[in-house]
Amino acid sequence: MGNITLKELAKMLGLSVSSVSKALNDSHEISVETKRKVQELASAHNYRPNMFGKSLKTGRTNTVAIIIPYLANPFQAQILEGAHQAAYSNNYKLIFMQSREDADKEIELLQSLLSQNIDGILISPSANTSVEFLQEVHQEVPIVLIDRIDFELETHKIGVDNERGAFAATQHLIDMGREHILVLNGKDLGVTQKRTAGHKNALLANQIPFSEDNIIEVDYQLSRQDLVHSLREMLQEKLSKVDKPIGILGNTDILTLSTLAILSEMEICVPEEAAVIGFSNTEAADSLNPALSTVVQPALEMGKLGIEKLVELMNCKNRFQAVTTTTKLDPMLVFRKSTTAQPASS
Amino acid sequence: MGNITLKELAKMLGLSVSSVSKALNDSHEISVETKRKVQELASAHNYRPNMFGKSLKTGRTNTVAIIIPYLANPFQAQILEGAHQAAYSNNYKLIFMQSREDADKEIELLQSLLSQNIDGILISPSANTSVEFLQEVHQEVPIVLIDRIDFELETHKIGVDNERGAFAATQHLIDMGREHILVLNGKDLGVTQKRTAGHKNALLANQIPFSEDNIIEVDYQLSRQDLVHSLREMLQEKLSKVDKPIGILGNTDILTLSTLAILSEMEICVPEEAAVIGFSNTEAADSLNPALSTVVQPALEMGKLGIEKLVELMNCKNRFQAVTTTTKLDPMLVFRKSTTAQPASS
DNA sequence: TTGTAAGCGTTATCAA
DNA sequence: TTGATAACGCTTACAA
Repeated sequence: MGNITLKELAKMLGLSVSSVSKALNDSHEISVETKRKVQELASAHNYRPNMFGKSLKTGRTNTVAIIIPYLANPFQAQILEGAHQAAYSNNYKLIFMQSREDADKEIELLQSLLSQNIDGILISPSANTSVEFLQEVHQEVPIVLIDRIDFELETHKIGVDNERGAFAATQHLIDMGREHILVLNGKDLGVTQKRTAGHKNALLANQIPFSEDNIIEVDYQLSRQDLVHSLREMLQEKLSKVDKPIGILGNTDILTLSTLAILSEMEICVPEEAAVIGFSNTEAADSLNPALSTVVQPALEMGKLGIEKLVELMNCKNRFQAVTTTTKLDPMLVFRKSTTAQPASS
Repeated sequence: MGNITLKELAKMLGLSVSSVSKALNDSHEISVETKRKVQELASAHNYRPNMFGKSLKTGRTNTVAIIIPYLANPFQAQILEGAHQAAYSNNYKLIFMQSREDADKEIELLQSLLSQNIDGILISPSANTSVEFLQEVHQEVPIVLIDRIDFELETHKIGVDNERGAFAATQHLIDMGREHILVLNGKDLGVTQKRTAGHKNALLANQIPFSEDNIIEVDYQLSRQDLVHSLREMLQEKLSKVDKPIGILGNTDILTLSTLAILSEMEICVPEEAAVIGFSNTEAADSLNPALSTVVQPALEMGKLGIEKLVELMNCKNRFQAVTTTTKLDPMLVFRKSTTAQPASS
């Protein structure tokens, strides 16, 4: 079975292969009448050009790839979604890959992309990716960095202003009358540093002293159950020696959602006794109990913008002389019930 | 720039292209010494075979594709994850695509796959996909159906036993002393029918009369906000005329999570006054308030098994005579706090 | 053990 | 306006 080829069409029409090819590509060299006949027969036989023949000849594939650490992460899935939309409207095919935060796996993926003549790559590198390798790849095919933009690669980068997000969230908690704020961090996560810095700055701007004691750092290597257990213990300890009303800034979904559950167990009312805001892109925020105020990352926009920058680079005659840009998009604050009631009077 | 080719390697080595090709493919026709030289030079120059030349020649790509409706759906993302794992361990590349529940888009995707000489396709078809088209595609390249298996296509199918899942969940609610059970359905969703049937059967098996009045059906076309609003009204109405303790079976995440929030607003205690169990694959179940009992679909296994069946089919000499199987995997019940406390005495 | 040549399905150049 | 031919990078009979 398989697909019908140009050759076969040509034979059926009594034309040459090259004429058929030109007719199907709507070349001006071919008569209107011939074009019509060719195109009719082609669609009657459901002809589809073979990508491999085409790409082998042209050296292009009209395909870009995106590599992210984990597909099953809502934030990253939204990046994908945005990339998908932008690729589609720029007439590129998009292929997805996930590195699982594994630099070796990532190298494998990149190499396989190179042998596929991919036209461009959008990548959110895993934590320990070597810049050198990215550099090498970038010599052959344009790369654009997304989300994880702290790599010394001379190219377009699109990220989120985590510092600003944490600043705004902290300011919001302060505005809601919470001067005592706990921060929930995942140990060694990439975003931790910037978000903590933003938090500190907000305290500073409000003349509130910062204390390491208010940072709760949980080991993200633990199993889910152990992680929750460890979080519970630390929360209980911190809460026992802290004046309410307090505020809590959750820097990851797991930590924030678990904290809501733990507070409920401890019979601490949210938001009256403890206001909670989390960095989160989950749709569930609205349906949580209570509905969770969130710092939302512009994931869709990142994906879109990433592809657009990539297209720009691919269309560049000499991309090594192109002016490269670094864009930091602002997260958006969504206020819901978990922060928006008056504190209980202490 | 670009990549080095066989031809170039051959010239550098003073060998013929075919010898180099054979050497790199570790053919027994080539002397050990030559192989060594060739392979050394190849890796020194970071040679990577060009997929297009290769596939054009061999007609194979070692690539399978998976098409699902929505990437950003945790359940479907887990299917992807499973497929990814199985493809990897079977030495296939996997490319992902999403149809967005749009039959036309899906046709486009399938056609583009056909022109890419993909070796096989795993698909969870959109609701209104035409079987005829799937049939046609299946003539050219093997297809395996996953999750949405109610299509008259003669091939392997892997799905979930939704009826059984709903039966078990209902039985669990009954076991927990809830004889009055509300069911939350999304209107026109594919899973609704089977799950409702399973629910009815469980009632029957326990000599509990079924009443349409206990089915809450929400229009899934509504915006998130309107949907929650409409759900709230219906819940309030039903709950006002129902004896507690009741049980609630949520057939989708949005409905279940929203219900938890609404019940909390209404100051109805879960599980004491209303026990809640939901069909869900979200990791958040553990962190909800209260932790949510769930019927978990074996998404990872589905993805894996789907690829395995596909590989089986691809390796088949004559796949049109192959015996095709339909596998229904059992969902798994996970009991958490939302159903596992004694009902309040009424 | 190595080399030659043909061919996979296209497109592009040049000639008719 | 159409056709013959070469080429893209690779594999594979078959010949040397």
